[in-house]
Amino acid sequence: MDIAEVAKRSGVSASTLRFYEEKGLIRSVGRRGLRRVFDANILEQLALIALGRASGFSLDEIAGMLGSKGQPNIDRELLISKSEELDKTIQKLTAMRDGLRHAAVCSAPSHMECPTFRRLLGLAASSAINGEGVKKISKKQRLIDYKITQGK
Amino acid sequence: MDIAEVAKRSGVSASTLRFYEEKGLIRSVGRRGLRRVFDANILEQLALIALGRASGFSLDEIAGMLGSKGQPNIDRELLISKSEELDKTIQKLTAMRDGLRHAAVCSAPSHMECPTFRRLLGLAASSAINGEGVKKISKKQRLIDYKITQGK
DNA sequence: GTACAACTTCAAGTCGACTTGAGGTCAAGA
DNA sequence: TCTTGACCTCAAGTCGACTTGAAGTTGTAC
Repeated sequence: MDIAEVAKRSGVSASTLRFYEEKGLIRSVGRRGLRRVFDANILEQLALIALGRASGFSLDEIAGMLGSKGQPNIDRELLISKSEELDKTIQKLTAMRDGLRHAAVCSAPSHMECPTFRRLLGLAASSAINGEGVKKISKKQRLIDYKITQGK
Repeated sequence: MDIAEVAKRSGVSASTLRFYEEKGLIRSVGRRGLRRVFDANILEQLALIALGRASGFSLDEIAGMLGSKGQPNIDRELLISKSEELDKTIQKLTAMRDGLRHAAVCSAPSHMECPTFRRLLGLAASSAINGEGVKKISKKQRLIDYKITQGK
């Protein structure tokens, strides 16, 4: 397969494929002239990378998990710890979702007078203290989220 | 309060406070000489901003929600739609978490032979097709998540 | 054989939310 | 009065994951 074919079948752009190769995440099996040639299993590898990304791994982390031949080489402890991280994220987002949901239907004249909203505020404030900012989930991510939760 | 006091009490750094002011997210009530002076309610406003960030809003979006006087001016429909977005994110992350968890204990000789893992892979792949990448949740975010879920 | 679309490399640009650095000002304590 | 440390402004840098652009090469259809 040439790069365009892989791009079409995987949904990953050609420039991204070159970028991934440069980073060592994937490999082309050879060249035809200048042009890269990829093996069919590249699609599976790319799916694995997508999975990692969607689960919150960085490309560097993913690179560390991929064995030399593109077979996953993931230790189970790492999987457990990552799933625990995800779980904490989920719990936090759930609290936020419920807070927003409540605020939306709350009868208090202004959000500031709603105890639930203020509690949520306190939660957010206490996380800000201890010196760390927060990174948002992008619109792009939200779009993906939508597609994933729709299943296929 | 001067900027150092606000920084200490809110956990937001001085440079970030200046940055927020420049962006129109907050206001100082005046100056003493060159130095900014903040009103006490700045802390509440900052908590609100932290809440927004933690819920996945961008600074620009938050700026749009803050009325002129720093009172939230949030329409309920927007809250609903944001809580729905969060909900979709939660559902996706939940699927990922369960997949990782399963992979960790799965008895298949390699993850690639585990049907559950492959199903997850298909999910991730199908989201990648349709042309979009994924933005990770940073380590910073995960740290925050941890703090928030610990409650205070 | 020639055109040209599709590939190639490499450097630089983008985005959001900040942080850092250089160089300058000034309020408060000794 | 002098010092000094906390503040100020403005420009530039950082991070991760890509994308874009310029300039060059080439497989393939005609």
